[in-house]
Parts: sequence; structure tokens; C-alpha cells
Amino acid sequence: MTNKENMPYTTVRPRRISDAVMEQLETMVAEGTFKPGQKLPAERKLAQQFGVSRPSLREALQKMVARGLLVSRQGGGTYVSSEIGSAFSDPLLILLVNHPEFHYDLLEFRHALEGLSAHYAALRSTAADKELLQQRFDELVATYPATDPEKEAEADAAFHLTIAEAAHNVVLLHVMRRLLGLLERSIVDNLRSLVERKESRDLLYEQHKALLDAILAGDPEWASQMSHDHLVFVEDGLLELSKRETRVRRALRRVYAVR
Amino acid sequence: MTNKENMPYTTVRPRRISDAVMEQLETMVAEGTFKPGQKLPAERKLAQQFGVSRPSLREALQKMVARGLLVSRQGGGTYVSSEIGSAFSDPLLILLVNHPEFHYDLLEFRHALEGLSAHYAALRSTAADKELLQQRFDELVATYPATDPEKEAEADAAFHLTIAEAAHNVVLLHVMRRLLGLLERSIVDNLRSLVERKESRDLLYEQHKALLDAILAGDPEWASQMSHDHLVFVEDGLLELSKRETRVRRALRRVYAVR
DNA sequence: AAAAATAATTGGTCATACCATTTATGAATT
DNA sequence: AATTCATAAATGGTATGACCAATTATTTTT
Repeated sequence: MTNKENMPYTTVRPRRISDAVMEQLETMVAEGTFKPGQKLPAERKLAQQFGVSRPSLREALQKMVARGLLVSRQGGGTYVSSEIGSAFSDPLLILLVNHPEFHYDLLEFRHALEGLSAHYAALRSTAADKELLQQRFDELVATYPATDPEKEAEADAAFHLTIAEAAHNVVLLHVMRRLLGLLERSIVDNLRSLVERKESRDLLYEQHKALLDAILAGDPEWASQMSHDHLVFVEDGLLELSKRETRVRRALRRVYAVR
Repeated sequence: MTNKENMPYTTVRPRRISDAVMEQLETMVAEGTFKPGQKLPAERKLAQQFGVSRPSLREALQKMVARGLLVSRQGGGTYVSSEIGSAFSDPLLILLVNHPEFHYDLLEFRHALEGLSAHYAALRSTAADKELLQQRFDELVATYPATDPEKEAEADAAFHLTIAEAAHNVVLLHVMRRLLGLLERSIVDNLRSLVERKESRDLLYEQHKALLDAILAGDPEWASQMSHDHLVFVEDGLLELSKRETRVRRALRRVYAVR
């Protein structure tokens, strides 16, 4: 293994050869030695180049594949993923999503991030951003009459992600994208629940409109406030939905317990 | 391999034996068959139980170790991690951290989350929370005179994490914990930079104190405002530091280019 | 009872072989 | 010359068996 001494910001030397190899490969990907879509040398050749056994090299590659950095096909080769980080693999977040108790926390967090997005978007959005925002809003409104919650959820996510893009903070955008991915199903469920209550939908429209207006006006305080109002409304609805779901789950547990 | 048909929300069957094994082990961890801290059966035994080869079993375990779900020690065994998700493994976030251009975004995002924490902490903190907050604040202040930026960064993180705990939103807490882990080094650098400017440190103290007071008073608006003021201050400092670093990096690149 | 030595267990790495899939190459056909 | 088909080579996936290094358990000695 190559000597890693004298590297700036040296991390603790990994205990495993496979970790060391993975780090070197990740560095090569990050710095562009291997570009997205590019095919890596064959496993046997990489093992030889790194001076390790093929099983050890494979362990390193497997970890990178599992994290979405690499894609491999039996007989076809190993490639740098063209779309890095498509899956949020943090194990605790995955566990949280699967626990209804924390779903409310997740939704609250998401909407708080939206408030943040609104604030920065109001500060920083360009003319092009605003044009796109208007377009996304129109597309969202166009889904209201329909009874297709999945389509509406998609348009809703697009609208909020466009706000996040207009905030010009890539970390915020990245986290928002991941959270919306995780929440996709519960957003659909929430919208499905809202389908039944027209006055709630009217309010939803007004809130989205007010949010857009605040951003277009370039008023961060107003944008934050509008997002906050939206947040309170959504949380109330979700609390109600959550209570209902908890009752349903409890009933279902009794049904399954009988088996 | 066991039949996965008839499972609700069935995922696409993984192409690899190691992925299938990993999924089964994860399910066993999630449902409590293997509890945090518990030792897993030896690799040779697990391989036998799953009916796969030891290298394949190891590939599965390695992925779980890489994700923080398992911990293994040569000669000592493999254990379910007591603290799940200690490492934020999202590949894009890792790449972002390693790019100075996005560091500002990351810091901005973190401080925005702190504003959020402050808001909810003011709303929800219990008497016990407030007691702990006061204690953490005192410990932080105790580090000010010292010229140990690492110790101060640790106390600073502890203070802010205690606020996040008092917010009673586990997703927010989780993300804050991860971000602070990623930012550890740059926080240390920032504090090191602040060591030199006493008036900045006085201001930092006042901001932390005002933040604490707002939370103890149970005033979310005030807490948000205080956090916001703190944010603006820190961002200004970091912009300055970042500009300095960028110049340093550019100089360093020229030095390395000569080699 | 405590310490030291030894043995067993466990994870880490490796070499080699073989299987399954994909890709490249060359021959045959149109 | 272009296309198709058969074959070989390359590649990833899995397995077996061996050995090394670290840890833990057991036995022996003090």
C-alpha cells in the first residue's frame, strides 16, 4: 500500500486495505481522474495496480457501488456513476423513515428547510429563477383540479425544488432533494387526504401564491413568514393524518397478531 | 437464497448475493433480532447459515460496516453498532465538503439549521433541557480564554447540539449531528482565526448569551432573531476566511504545479 | 487468587479456480 | 462492402482453501 504520510489533513489510516483502496479510488473520482460515465480498468488490473488481491479490491468496489459512486455489470465492466448520490444511504435516516413516530419530525424538518429556501430565494433569485418559479407554480396550480395526488406531489416537489435552486446553496438543495425523495410517499398520502377538503385546497393555493409573490418581490422576511404560515397549516393537517394513521396501524397490528 | 415474494413494497431483487445477504441482516437489525451492541455470529458461521461463501458474506458485512450499521474488530468479532449512523455516508455530501467552493454553502446551511433549532428549542425545551443548556453554555464560555480551538469547537458543538436536542425533532438533531461532524475541521479553523480578534470574541459571547436567554425565556421569535444575528456575523467572518483560504490555495496550486 | 502461557476463535487477506454475462473479433453469407 | 453469426476473450460474480494477525478463552504456573 502506498504511503499516505505527509498528506495534508490526513485522516486516521483505515484499518482495512479495502478502505484504503476505496479512499484512493474516491479521490480519483472526485478529482476527475475517472469521470462520470467512464469505465474503470478491469478488477484484475486494478488489483494488480493497487498491489492487492482481487477479493480485497472487490470489497472496496462493492462499498462504492453500494454508495452509488460506481455501477458494475457482470461481464460488462465497472463504471463511474453518471448520477452521483441518487440514493440517500444514511442508515439512520432510512430507519427514521420507516418509523411512523418520526415521520412528523421529518415533515416538520422538510418544511422548515422550505422556509429557509424561501428566505434565500427571495434574496438571491435571478430573473431566470423567477421566470422558472412562475412556470412551476402555474404547473402546480394546473394539477389542483385533477384527482391525481402523485402528479400533484411531483409538481409540488418541482415547485419547492425550484425555490431551493433559487436559494443558490447547493447543500440546501442537495438535502432538500433527498428529503423530498424520502417523503415522496407520505406527501402523496397527505395530498390524497386533502383532495377531500376543498377549503383546505383553497388555503393551500393561497399559501403557495403568497410564497411565490414574496419571492418574486425579493422580500426575504415576507417569504419566510409565508413559508412559516404554510408550515403551520401543513403540520396541523399532518398531525391529524398521523393520528388517524396511528389508529389504523394499531388496528392492523391486532389483525396481524391474530395470525 | 430465501424467497422474497409476497413482501409488501417489494424492492427489485438485488443482483448480487452480497446485497441479498445485506438486506436480510439489515432487516434482522431493524426488527431487533440483533440489537445494538450485540455480537453477531462468526463470519464462517453466518456464511454457513446463509448458504454462501465467506467472501460473499464478507462483502455484505463490509457494506454494512461502511455504513455504520456494524462494527468489526479483527479477532474480536462483529457487533451491531450502538450508535447507528455515526458517519454521514452520502457520497455527494462528502464530495461537497471536499470542495472549498461549497464550504460556504455548507456553513450557511448549518447555521440556518441552528436558527431552526433555536426556534423549536424556545418552543419546546423542558426544565431539564434548560438546565443542560445553561451548563453547556457555561462550559463553552469556560473555553473562551483558552487558546485551544479544538476544545472550543467541541464545546461549541455540544452547546448547539444541546439546543438541537431541546428542539425535540430527531431528524433535525440527526442532520445537525452529521453536519457538525463534517464541519469539525473548518469550525476549528474559524475559531483559530477568531482567537486573534478579541472584539469578535466578545461579540460571539454576547450572541451565544442572547441565544441562550431567548431559549430560556421560551421566546421562539427572539431565539430565531438571535440565531439569525449570530448567523450574519459568522457568515461575514467565514467569507473573509474563505477569501483568504482561496488565495492560499491558489498559491499552493502554483507551488505544486512546479513539481 | 493472580499472572503468564497456550490454544482456540475470529476477522483480514490472498491465490486459484470456475461460472455467468458481456464484448470483441473473425469467418461466412448476402 | 455490409451484415450476420459463431467463437474467443474479457469481465464481473462466487467459491474453496490456506494463511496471517488480533482477540478471547482456557489451562498452567506462581
